Amino acid sequence: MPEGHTLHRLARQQTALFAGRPVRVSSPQGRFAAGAELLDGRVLDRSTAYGKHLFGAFGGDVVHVHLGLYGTFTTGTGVPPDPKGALRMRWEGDGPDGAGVWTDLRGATACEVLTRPEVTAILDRLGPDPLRRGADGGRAYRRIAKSRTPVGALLMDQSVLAGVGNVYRAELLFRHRVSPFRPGHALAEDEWARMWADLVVLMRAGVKLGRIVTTVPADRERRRGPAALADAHYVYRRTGLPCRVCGTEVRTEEMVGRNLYWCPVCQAV
DNA sequence: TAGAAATGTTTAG
DNA sequence: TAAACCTTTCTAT
Repeated sequence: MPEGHTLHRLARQQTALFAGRPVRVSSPQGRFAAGAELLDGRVLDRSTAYGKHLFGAFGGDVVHVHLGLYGTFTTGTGVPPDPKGALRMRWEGDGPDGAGVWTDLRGATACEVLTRPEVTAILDRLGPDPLRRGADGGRAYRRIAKSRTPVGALLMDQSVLAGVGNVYRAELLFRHRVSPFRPGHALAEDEWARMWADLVVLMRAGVKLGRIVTTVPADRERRRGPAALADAHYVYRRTGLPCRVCGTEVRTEEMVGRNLYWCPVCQAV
């Protein structure tokens, strides 16, 4: 479930549960064995997210995790379950109140120990992240405005904008009635300003809720409960279903190797 | 049991 | 532009 909101949520959770105390780090699967050995028993300073990257700082050594398409963390309290499947990295700690806490990582594209300069190198190639305080949406616009590439592709480019993935891309374009095929240079500056502001709101709600909901304000969605699950999106994964606004069938097509969803009428240009 | 799909990125050609 | 890779889960045979 990893777009930027997932990583920011994890960063907060890990900091709250593990930071300031020693963490037992292991790699039952073995693929992170060397890293686990280096970090085991050391104190976590804090976990931080930038875009879709998660960094756990243990002094000068930083665990860098990128979940890729299907990486997940599972977290719980008490005694951790017997390791099964490909359990890449496990953290066990004492928790803020002394009760046991643990978190398990599986399926990640990246799980490695980096030095501070290596972390900086990753951050240097990321565009602004709507979930970080002080992020400058204008920096993204400067890239968009001088490009002939379709906005649908630009929004997925992490060096333009960090943290947006396939769901936020589809939903943001629909909410602003922008065709994914429109060239970047044809996006007006005030149009982008509204899209950026909207992203900040949507992604913050995503962090709070733990999932992406773009059809209903987050507070209302929470009251509606699980019933709202079915209509959390306008177009994402709704191929062939009627557009929630105009009734036209939602279309899908591949763009830069990913499935793109849009309403050909609401997002005509 | 096999196959496909999934909220992603990197590398090879 | 295509393929590789990381793993789980759900569907079809």
